[in-house]
Amino acid sequence: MKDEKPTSFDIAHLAGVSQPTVSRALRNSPLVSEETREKIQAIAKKLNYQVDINARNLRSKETRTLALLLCEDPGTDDSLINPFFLSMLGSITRASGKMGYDLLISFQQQSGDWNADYENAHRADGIIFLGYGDYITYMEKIAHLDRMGAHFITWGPVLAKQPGHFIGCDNLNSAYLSIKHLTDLGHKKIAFLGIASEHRPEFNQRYQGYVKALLEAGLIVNPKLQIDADTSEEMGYEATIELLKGKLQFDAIFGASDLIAIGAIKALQEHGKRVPEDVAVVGFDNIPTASYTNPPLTTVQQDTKLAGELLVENLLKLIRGEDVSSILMPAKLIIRDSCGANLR
Amino acid sequence: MKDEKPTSFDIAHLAGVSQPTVSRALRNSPLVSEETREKIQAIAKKLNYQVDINARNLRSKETRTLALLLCEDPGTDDSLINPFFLSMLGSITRASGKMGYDLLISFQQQSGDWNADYENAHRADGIIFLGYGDYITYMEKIAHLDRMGAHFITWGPVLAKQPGHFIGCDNLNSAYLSIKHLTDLGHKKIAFLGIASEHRPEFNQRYQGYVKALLEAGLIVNPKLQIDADTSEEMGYEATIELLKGKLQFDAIFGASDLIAIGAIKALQEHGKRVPEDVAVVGFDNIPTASYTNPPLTTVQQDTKLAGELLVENLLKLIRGEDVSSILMPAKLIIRDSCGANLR
DNA sequence: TTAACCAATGAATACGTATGTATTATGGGA
DNA sequence: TCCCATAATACATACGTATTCATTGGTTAA
Repeated sequence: MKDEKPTSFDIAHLAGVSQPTVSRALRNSPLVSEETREKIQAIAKKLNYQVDINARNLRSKETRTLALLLCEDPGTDDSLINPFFLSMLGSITRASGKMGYDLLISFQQQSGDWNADYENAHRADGIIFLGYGDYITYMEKIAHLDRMGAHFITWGPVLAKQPGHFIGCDNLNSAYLSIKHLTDLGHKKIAFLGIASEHRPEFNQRYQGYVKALLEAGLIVNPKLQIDADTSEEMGYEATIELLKGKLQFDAIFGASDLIAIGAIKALQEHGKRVPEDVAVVGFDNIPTASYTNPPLTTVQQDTKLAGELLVENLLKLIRGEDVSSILMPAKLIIRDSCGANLR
Repeated sequence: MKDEKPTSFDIAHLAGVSQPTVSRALRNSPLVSEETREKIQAIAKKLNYQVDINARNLRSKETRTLALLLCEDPGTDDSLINPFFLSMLGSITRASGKMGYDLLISFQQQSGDWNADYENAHRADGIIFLGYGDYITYMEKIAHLDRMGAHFITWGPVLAKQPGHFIGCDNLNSAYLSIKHLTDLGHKKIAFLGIASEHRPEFNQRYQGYVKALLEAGLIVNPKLQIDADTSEEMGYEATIELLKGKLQFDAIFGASDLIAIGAIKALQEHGKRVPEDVAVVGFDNIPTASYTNPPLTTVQQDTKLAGELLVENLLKLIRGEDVSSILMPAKLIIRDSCGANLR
């Protein structure tokens, strides 16, 4: 900035009052007479005065800032982010803005040095964690934060006992619904593409929903129809190739995320399989691209707008010291063409 | 946080030195002996000490933070952001992290109160502006910032004389190339969907590229083949309907953004036109969805990774007081199926 | 009339760090 | 032996605000 920024002292001088009076007047304190307040605010406006955030934060010990830490999948391409998280990011940004909080964002390599000490450094009043990643590793990391009494909330799997607070979608029932949709359509050999282990509880919950739906339909659960795949088109593609190479027959694929499902469709079509006539495919997330694939992808939609609002809202509750419990959000099946329902 | 955060005084006390020595030791100042430094750093680590950002910033008068202001299109759906800007956002986040800067993000309604006084409030050292919007309005707003000597940089149209600094893609030549591609393919009646006015210089530049290519191919420029459309699928759809309703024939459409082009394809197909056989379509941006449309969209790819890096890099230069000039980035034509080139 | 009271403001200070200046100890050169 | 240069540290202070406490002048009630 060219010329020195005006301080509350400058205003005080011009208004012929003391600095504390300026501080109070600008915050509309009832301790200041209306006349004085108006004079001070007029001068402040004329000087284009802005309270120095650092001085204010230092003094008042709060930052009115939230930190959003986006934990990246290990092998993420440098400029590509899972579209689902981008949607969450947008929603969180809006929600925190609406609540009068600034938002600091940072991408964290899960392997790297986790400088999650945002709160400790008085950089933010609280932290929102976002992103798939290894759950076990994550738990170790946040145990530390929890011990320190930090304020943070996570978008992720809601499990029985976890330290900290989580908001997540009802993965089990959502997956159950979409698999049930497939079995209702008569599919009997449904493959699950996605990591099913405690390291990825969200996928694991979806797998449990898958199992539940199969059993309920009187079908056999064949573990060989579950192929590990992380959230990316490539992984979905490769997993499908692996599936095709195997001798097992299958008439449907559940991709644990849309990117996986999209990769699967590509692999199937390249190997002469028609979707959905030969193999039905459903995904999870309803990313923007899902409605443009060929055929359009049947998938599970999570309400990212609501999710973002809940994350911010509950984090602020934590900061205020109020009670917060984890929240399980319902999701909705979006039926398009890739499942074959529209063929009938 | 549960217990009081340790300060540099606490460490000083434990180490038997003075507070300034702690400050220096933690910043690896050569004024501190190696022995003392190691002792202090060990204590700091044990206490999980973090420098208080606000105190540091207050004292040193810099924040090591950049602000990213995303100006929204007026009618944007609440949780939807133009995918192109999301890609930029990801790249900028990474770039600023790499340079050791925190990133504050905020969505600004162009109509609303523009509290762009981030720098004046010592909230950030500089500002990056992102987003299409009314250029004239924007210019008025930043004139104020410019007068104040603020440090800011804009992703946008690079014009002859502008206050401030811009980085943008070579809209004219990029559009020229893609239109030339269409004329080379034999198309003669090419429509331009996008706002062509000084309020939207980026689109306007693309329009000029369109005109240049037509003239060069010996074709007539018919102003009625230009239909205003803002960046959204809906606007592209509606503009195409308008085009279809008119009596004018056309054999190709240039969408000034991918979203517009996608909306156009939808409208065309719904009205029995085959793409690209009856009408070829090209877009601009290469958003992720572009490769999944049916047919896949021929479009212009901007290097968002490089763009983000350049924005951050040059903003830091401005902050350091170095000279910066506006930068025009080349873009690349991505040929897929919607232009018909692959039919031959 | 006077004591008590309230409204409005000023004075003093704390927040935690970084930095310019002063101080001490140490060693080398004359 | 004495002086000066250097290294290492301590001392003092500034950054700009918010808050606690003290002060002032004017008003009300006894």
